[in-house]
Amino acid sequence: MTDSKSLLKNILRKENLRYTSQRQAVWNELESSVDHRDAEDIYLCLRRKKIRISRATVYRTIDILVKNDLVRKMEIGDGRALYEARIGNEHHDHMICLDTGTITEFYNEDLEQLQEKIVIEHGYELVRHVHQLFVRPLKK
Amino acid sequence: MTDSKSLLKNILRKENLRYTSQRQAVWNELESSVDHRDAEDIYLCLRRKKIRISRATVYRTIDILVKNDLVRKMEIGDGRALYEARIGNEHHDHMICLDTGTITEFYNEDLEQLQEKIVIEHGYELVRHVHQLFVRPLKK
DNA sequence: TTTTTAATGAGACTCATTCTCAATATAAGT
DNA sequence: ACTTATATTGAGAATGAGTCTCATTAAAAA
Repeated sequence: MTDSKSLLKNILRKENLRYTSQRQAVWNELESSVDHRDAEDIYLCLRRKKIRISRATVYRTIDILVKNDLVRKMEIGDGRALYEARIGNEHHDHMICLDTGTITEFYNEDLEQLQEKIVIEHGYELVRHVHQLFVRPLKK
Repeated sequence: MTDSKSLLKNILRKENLRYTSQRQAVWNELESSVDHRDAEDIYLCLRRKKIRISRATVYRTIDILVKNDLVRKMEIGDGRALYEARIGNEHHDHMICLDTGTITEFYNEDLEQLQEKIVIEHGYELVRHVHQLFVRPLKK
């Protein structure tokens, strides 16, 4: 059994959920893609590949994947949510170019630590964060 | 003429837009509130005050205010957008308590500078950023 | 196998926001 | 002030992402 299959099976078992071809298909789609994809896009790609699945199932499956840290959800403010697999994919934040729409991932250890420090100073612990930098190319 | 009125009038003039009682009412509502409000809430408050206005105008006016930096828009991921006046209100980011929903504002100069540094290293300039820390109270 | 129960799909529904367009109000010109 | 040109408004229809319902189908336990 491939890693991709057993990973999903283990998670579904842990959650007392059944392993189905639709759930596997959604996970395959996300796992095999480097891009940030939205739910509609995943739905359409699967249908194009002749996989029998509904929008509802795509959304339901993504929820399971997000809750179990296989997938990261990001909202960039245009109404849609984008998703990316977390496999072989360290934590990072996003830089969104306002001119081209290009999404660049970045990670900065100082930044991570600073955030932890700030919340503790306020009497909290950090659960998760949203950090997006909207940018434009530097003019020469 | 009050500051609030002339400030709005100047912005509308600059944008070649007309000064209307509805636009003034939306700005009053946001400007006189310390909270983070959503559009529906602003609409309902104005109607309760017997001000004749529609949802469409509330949304249209907020857009103008946001574009002209009188108001800041934030989306906390539940579908709605929240707004706050920027007047007498330094730049800050938000910490959202997952237990209580409390929104705490914070500002950290190191954080701001670090962001600038990061985008420049990637060949960009920073236009704006979204930074939200989702937290829980520290257990004693 | 049979049985139990979870998962699925089609499409109705929700909810924030945007759009349409006829009626109205602003402000520039007289 | 009065007209005129045109921007703004309101009511409600439209949109679009995401959720829900419920009859049908499919896992997997027995």
